[in-house]
This record gives sequence, C-alpha cells and structure tokens, in this order.
Amino acid sequence: MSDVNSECRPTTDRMPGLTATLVFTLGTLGTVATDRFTRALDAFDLGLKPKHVALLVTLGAGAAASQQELAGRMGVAPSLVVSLTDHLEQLGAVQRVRDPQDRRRQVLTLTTVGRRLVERCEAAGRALDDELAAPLTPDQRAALAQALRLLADQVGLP
Amino acid sequence: MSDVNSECRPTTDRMPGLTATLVFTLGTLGTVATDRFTRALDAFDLGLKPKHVALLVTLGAGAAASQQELAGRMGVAPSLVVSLTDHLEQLGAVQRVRDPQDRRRQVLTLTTVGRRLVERCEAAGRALDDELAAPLTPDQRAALAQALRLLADQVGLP
DNA sequence: TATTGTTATACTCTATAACTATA
DNA sequence: TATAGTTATAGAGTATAACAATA
Repeated sequence: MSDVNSECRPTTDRMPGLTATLVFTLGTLGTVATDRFTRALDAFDLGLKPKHVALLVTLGAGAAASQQELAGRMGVAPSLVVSLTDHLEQLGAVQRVRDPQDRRRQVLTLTTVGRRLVERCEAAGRALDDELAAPLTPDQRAALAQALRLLADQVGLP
Repeated sequence: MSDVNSECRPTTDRMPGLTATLVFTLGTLGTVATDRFTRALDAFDLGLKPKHVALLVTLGAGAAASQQELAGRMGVAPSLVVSLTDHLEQLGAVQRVRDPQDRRRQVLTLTTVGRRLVERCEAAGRALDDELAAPLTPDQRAALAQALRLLADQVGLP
C-alpha cells in the first residue's frame, strides 16, 4: 500500500489540518468552480449567472413546478425566483403559465430554447471539467464523480 | 390554442447533463459546504467568516507573508485582506509587524491563539465531514479526499 | 514615480418586508 | 384570512478607486 502523496511538502512543517477536510476543500474548490463557470456563461453574452442555470436544471430535474416550489428546492427566496424567471422568460428559455386550478400559481416549463441553452451550458461544463480534472487519472475522475453525486443526492441537490 | 411549444413530452425524462459535470456539482456542493461551515463558525460567536479562516490557513500554509502576497494567494482584493486582518488582529489570532527592510510592508504572522483557533475550526470541520460523508464507504471517502486534494493543488489552493 | 497598506465608495447578490391578486 | 407572486427596500460581501506613507 503506497502512502498517498506525503512527499513534496514545503520545508516548513505544516499540519494537514483544515486542508485535509472535505468541507473546507469542497468550499474553496466550489468557489473556483463557480468562478470559472460564471466566466464561461459570460462568454454567452446572455446575462446569465449560475443561479439562472441552477433554476433551469432544477426545473429539468423534476416535473414542471410553481415558483414557490422552485424556491424551496433551490433553497433561495421566492423573490429571487421572480427575477431569475423574468430574465429566462425574456430569453425564451422558460414559460410562465397560470395554473387554471389555482390562478395564483405560475407554473414554469422549460422550452426547447431552454433545453438547448442547458445543452450549451453542459458543453461548456464538460470543457471546464477537462481542464480541472487534468491531473486525475480516468479512474480517479470516475471515483470523484461518483462520490460527488452521492453527496449531492444526500443533501438534496439536483 | 395550439401553442406548439415542444412539450409534447413530459419533462420528467431525466437530464444527466450538467448534474454529471464536475464544475456544476462542485459548485453546488461548495455552497452547501461553505454554508454549513459558516454556521459552525457562527457558533464560535467570534464574528468569523470562512474568508477569515481561509486567511489563517493561507498564512499557516506558507511562511509569514505581507498583506499583498496574501491577497494574491487568496485571490481577493488587498482591501479585503485589510478588514479580515483587522478582525483577526483584534482577536489576537495574527500579528502585524512592519518589515524593517521595507517599512511599507506589514508582515503577518500566526500567533499561538491563531493556531488554536485553526484547530477549533479543524475539529468543527471534521464533525461536518462525518455528517457530509455519511453515505460514503471509507474507500470512497478516501478516494474523494485524494481527488479533491489533487484538484486543489492544481488550482493553487492551500 | 511606483508600491504597500488604508480608506471611501460603489456594485453585486440575495433576503426581508410590504403589496396585489387570487383563494 | 391565508397564500402565490411581485415589488421595494435593505443588508452582506467584495471590488474599485482615491489617498497616505514609504521606496
């Protein structure tokens, strides 16, 4: 059993400490990931932010949903769903349809334009993945993806 | 009436798409992780945010550094390092010492109090890890930790 | 003149609270 | 009266730009 990388340390003895922690490393890598994803979205020049994409993905993950339900699933305020939806509706990516059973509800649906948009984001994401996962072996990358998915499922993420 | 938008199919067919992507999953899990870490820090009641801890960790990772160097390593504005350092200095966790060679530079050093503080954060982090990694086997957890460390190293994170 | 740290200001993101229309 | 969505307002977090001290 070869020890995991315990060489190549700086001369100053540093304890692994927080950097060996999942929460800390996930947090820091997470901001790097969303920063890069944000820049990729900027290149689309559609005024999209990661939260817009998160809404599309959340919408695509389940059945069509009201804005309140979306807010609940995404863990954001209902007022934020309003502005995100405003923008996405302007782009033609989602549609607001009044629920005839309860005319207070706006049921959101993903349009063909929206699905194509998600596919563009997906392609951009795969390109970013290849940069990011460059130092990983295929096996390591697969194990990482599997573990992340398990964590995401556990915390109720799409 | 026949608004032919293309929801001939129910949108219940799953979209592995972006959710199978590292950037997207890292991003969403990253916000969950920092949210939880933020709440753990709140319990300390010291007014600490994850960025304060990131500064301590960055400082502990290398030799003592000037505020500009810290800003560079952390990828934040120098003015942010000022306010973070102000707070950490008030807590006695770091010390500002003028560099005699270049009296413009404020060299920051981690104090014993600061090191103890990092240890408390580390303990909190390990507790959060156990919750988060609950659905993972020990092997999966180790593989995840190793892969995340490789990614963190690649992007220059502590 | 250029650079370090600081201060002042502005911007982005998001939440809370007030409002409207339906129920 | 209570709830879905909207609008208005406020707060947190961070960056940019102006400023002071030192090089």
